[in-house]
Amino acid sequence: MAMTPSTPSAPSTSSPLTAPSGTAERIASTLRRQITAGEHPPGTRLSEEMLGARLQISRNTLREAFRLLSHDGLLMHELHRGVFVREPNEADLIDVFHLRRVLECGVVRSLTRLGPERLTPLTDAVLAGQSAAERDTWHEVGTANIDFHQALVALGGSRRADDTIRRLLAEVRLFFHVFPDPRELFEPFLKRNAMLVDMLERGDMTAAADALETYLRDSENHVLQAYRRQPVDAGGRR
Amino acid sequence: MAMTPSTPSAPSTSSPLTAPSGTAERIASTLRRQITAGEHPPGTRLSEEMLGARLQISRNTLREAFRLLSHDGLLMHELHRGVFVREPNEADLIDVFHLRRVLECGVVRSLTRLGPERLTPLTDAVLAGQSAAERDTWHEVGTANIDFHQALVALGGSRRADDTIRRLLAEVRLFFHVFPDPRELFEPFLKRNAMLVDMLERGDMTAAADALETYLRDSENHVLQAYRRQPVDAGGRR
DNA sequence: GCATATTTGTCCGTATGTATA
DNA sequence: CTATACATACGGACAAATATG
Repeated sequence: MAMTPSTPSAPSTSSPLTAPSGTAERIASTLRRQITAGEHPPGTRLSEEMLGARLQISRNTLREAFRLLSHDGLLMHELHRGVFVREPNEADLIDVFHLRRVLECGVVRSLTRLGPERLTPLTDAVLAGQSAAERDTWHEVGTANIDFHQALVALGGSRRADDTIRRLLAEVRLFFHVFPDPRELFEPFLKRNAMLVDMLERGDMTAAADALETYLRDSENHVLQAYRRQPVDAGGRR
Repeated sequence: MAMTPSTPSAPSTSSPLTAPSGTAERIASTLRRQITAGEHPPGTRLSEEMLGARLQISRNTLREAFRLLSHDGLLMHELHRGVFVREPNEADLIDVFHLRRVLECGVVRSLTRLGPERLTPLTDAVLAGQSAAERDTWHEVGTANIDFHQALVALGGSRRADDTIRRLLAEVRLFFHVFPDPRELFEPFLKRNAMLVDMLERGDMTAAADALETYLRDSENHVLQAYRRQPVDAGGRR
C-alpha cells in the first residue's frame, strides 16, 4: 500500500556500469532497499505473482528486476522454482572477505597522494557512523560502515572496482540480518575507520593497506564467531 | 519449435554464481561465442527484432540474454537506444588492467603452497598457447592466454574472484578485434607464462606476484601502444 | 506411487514514449 | 517540426516443471 508514489530522484544512484533502464531499475532499487532493510529475510521466496501485484508491475518487468538483483548477489535464481533472497553460508562469508582483502587493500596500496577534498566521502561516513552509534541505531552504523568501504574503493577511481565492491558489500549486508545484535560487530571498527582516514590523509598508503588487512581479518573473525554462535534459522527452507 | 532439439549438456558451463536459466542462458552463450569470435564487431548494434528472428526466440527471452551479457561487460545498454557490442576505449583499457593487477597479483600473493596437480590447468594453457603459436593461429594464442589467467585466479579457489576475472577477461577479448595482428601482443608473453608456472611450482608466491605485476604492466603498455597506433574506426557511431 | 494444483518459463500482440531522420 | 523506427512496458496465453494432497 502507498508504496513510493513518485520516487522522484534516487539521487546518487551511482550507476557505474549499469545505465538506469527505467521501471525495472526502479523496482530493483526498491527491492534492494527492502531486502537490505530486513524485509524479506534471507531464504524468503519472492513470488512473481505476489510481488507483481504489490508493486503494480507486470511479471515481465519484475523478472528483469530479479535479474538485476541476482546479478548483485542479493537473490538466487533456481530453475522452475523461483527466486529466493540469498542466505550466505560460512563458505560465502570466507570467500567474500577473502576477495575484500585482495580488492580493498590492493586499491589502497596502489593509491597516490590525494587532496583532502577526495576524503570527504570517507569522513562523512565516519561521522555518520559515530552519530548513529550515539543514537544506538546500530543498523545505521552498519550502513555507514558499508558506505565507508565503498568510498574507500572509490578513491581508486576504477568503475569496475566500484562495481565489484558494491556486489561484495551487498552480500555483507545480508549477513547483518542473521545477527540479533549487530553492535558487537561494528563498535570495534568505528575507531579504526577514523584511523584509516588519518593514514590516508598523511599519504602513508602502505601503512593504511597493512592496517586494513588486519582490520578485515579481525572483522572476518568477529562475524565468523558470531555466525557460528548463532544458528541460522531463517526461513527454514533448505 | 524445432530449435536445437537436444542441447543435452552444456558440459562444463562453469556456472560460478549464475544458475543456468534455460533458453536465455543458452542464447547468451551463443552470442558470447559469436562476439568473441569476431562476428558482431565492437560498436555493432544488436537489434532485438533482427536477432530474435535469426535465433528464433522472442524479444523477452532475448532481452534476458542481453542482460546477462551486459552484466559480463560484452554489451552496453543505452536507454531507449538498444544494446551495442561494447567498444572499450583507452580509459576502459587502463581500468581493466588496473583491476587485473590488483586482483591477479593479490590472489597470487595470498596463495599457499599447492600440489603440482593444481597447476595442470596452467600448464595446459601454456602448452596450448605454444602449440597455437607454432601453427601461427594467433587468435588461439590469445584464447590460451586468457585461459591461462583465468586458471591463475582459479588457484585462489574463490568463486567471486573467478567471476570477476571472467568479466575482465571478456572485455580484454574485445580489444583483440581492434588489432589486425595480435601476434606482437602475445608472443612476448608466451615465455613469461611458463616462467610464472615455474615460480608457482617452487612455491615462491611473492616472486610470482612481483613478476606478474611487471608482466601486466608491460602487457598494458603493449596493448596501449598498439591501440594508439591503430585508430579504432569500428561502427563509426559515437 | 499417482493425480492435481500452483508456479514458473516462454511466447505473442499491443500501446506508449523516446530518439533519430 | 513532423514522421518514422524502435525500445519499453503491459497483459494474456499456453507449456513445462515443481509442489502438494
